[in-house]
Amino acid sequence: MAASYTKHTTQTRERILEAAESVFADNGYHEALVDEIGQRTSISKGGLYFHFPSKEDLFFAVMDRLADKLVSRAEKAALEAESPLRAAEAAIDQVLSTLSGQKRLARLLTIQGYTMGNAFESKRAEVFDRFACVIAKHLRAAKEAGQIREENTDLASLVWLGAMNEVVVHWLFADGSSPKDVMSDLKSLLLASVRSVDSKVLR
Amino acid sequence: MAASYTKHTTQTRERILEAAESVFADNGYHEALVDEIGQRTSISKGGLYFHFPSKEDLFFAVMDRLADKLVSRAEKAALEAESPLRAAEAAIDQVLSTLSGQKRLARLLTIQGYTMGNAFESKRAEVFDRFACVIAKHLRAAKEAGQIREENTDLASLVWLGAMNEVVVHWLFADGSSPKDVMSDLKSLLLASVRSVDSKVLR
DNA sequence: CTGCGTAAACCGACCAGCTGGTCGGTTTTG
DNA sequence: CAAAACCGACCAGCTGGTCGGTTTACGCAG
Repeated sequence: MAASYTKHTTQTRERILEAAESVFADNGYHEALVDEIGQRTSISKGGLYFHFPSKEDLFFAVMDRLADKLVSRAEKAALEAESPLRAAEAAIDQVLSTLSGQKRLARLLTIQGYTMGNAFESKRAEVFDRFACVIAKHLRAAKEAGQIREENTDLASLVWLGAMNEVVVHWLFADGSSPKDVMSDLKSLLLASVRSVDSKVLR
Repeated sequence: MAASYTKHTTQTRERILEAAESVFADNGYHEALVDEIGQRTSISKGGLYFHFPSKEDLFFAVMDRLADKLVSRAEKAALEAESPLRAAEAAIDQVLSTLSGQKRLARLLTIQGYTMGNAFESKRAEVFDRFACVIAKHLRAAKEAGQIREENTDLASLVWLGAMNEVVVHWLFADGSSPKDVMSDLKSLLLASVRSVDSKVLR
């Protein structure tokens, strides 16, 4: 039947994506070999190219899949929060704690993502924008709910995202404190950046 | 005389660095051709390799030179400020306005810098750390002067840096508002992130 | 000032290794 | 028995880097 057939194909695609993710994460785009993905999958190069038209497309697919996972995690966590501001907080919380448990994944999203040429630029923007939108959405709600002072919620979400990114990158390079360790400090910084001057209204 | 001789060599190096900067900025590391640097310099490949042992070294030299320029600019601006917090503010101000005037340069520092393989990782960390240190230094002073609340000045400097980076990157991709336009909003966000709750003490 | 020798500076054709991608053929699936 | 899925040897283009040779700059002696 068409279903199981399609399913099989999908499974193979998934297997390839999984392997590709780890290879890309380890080596970055350029230094990643298509052959190695083949090895780890036990699928020949020809087979790989049956499922994905090019190395580049494969990479994009990997990034999309990753972004999907993380964004949905973040949004799910946000749903359970009891206030808009808490929701925004929960979202970054979720992302940071996920990343801090998986260095390779973190590497892929922050650093390795860049290691393509100009072709990647728009992709990077796309992925990061998705996160920014999640944050922005909740900040906007928080603003409407009077929880925060900041008017420019788009900018604020960019700031939050950038801050997170930098903390993660720093952790990856100088493997000092994990994002988890600085999480509470980081959150208070970010909250302070937007909260009402009247600190009683906090949260 | 030995001086003019050395000077000549230095000038050539400088010419190469200049051209290399623009080529790298346009294309990123991988897509940049050594031959093109040769073309723009009217120096043959052999000549290039007389001055720099490898493409990678050349790239590093370019980044160092760039970082030197920007950091010294930032520190100079900071010197003229009338308080530690103002100094930190002046530093990021300087960097942002410099970058917003030179897209290619901004590209090189933020995005293209990554486009090497793993080899670049430590370099990226180095360059960004230099900026972080400048900011951290002044924030620390601001803390001691009682201008800010935040204890973790290292983290705060990371946050500031990350925020700046993200704003610049976002501007590069979706060429909407220039960093200059959002500068004042950005600064108020960053200041708010560290300032004393007692807002009277501001600045 | 001139000529000379040395070494730095520069040239550019050539090489070598790598690695996406292809393609004719084979196996598996439904 | 198609058609999808897969195989893997092979190709081709690219591009850092090399190297023997040439030119230029400079110090110095005559």
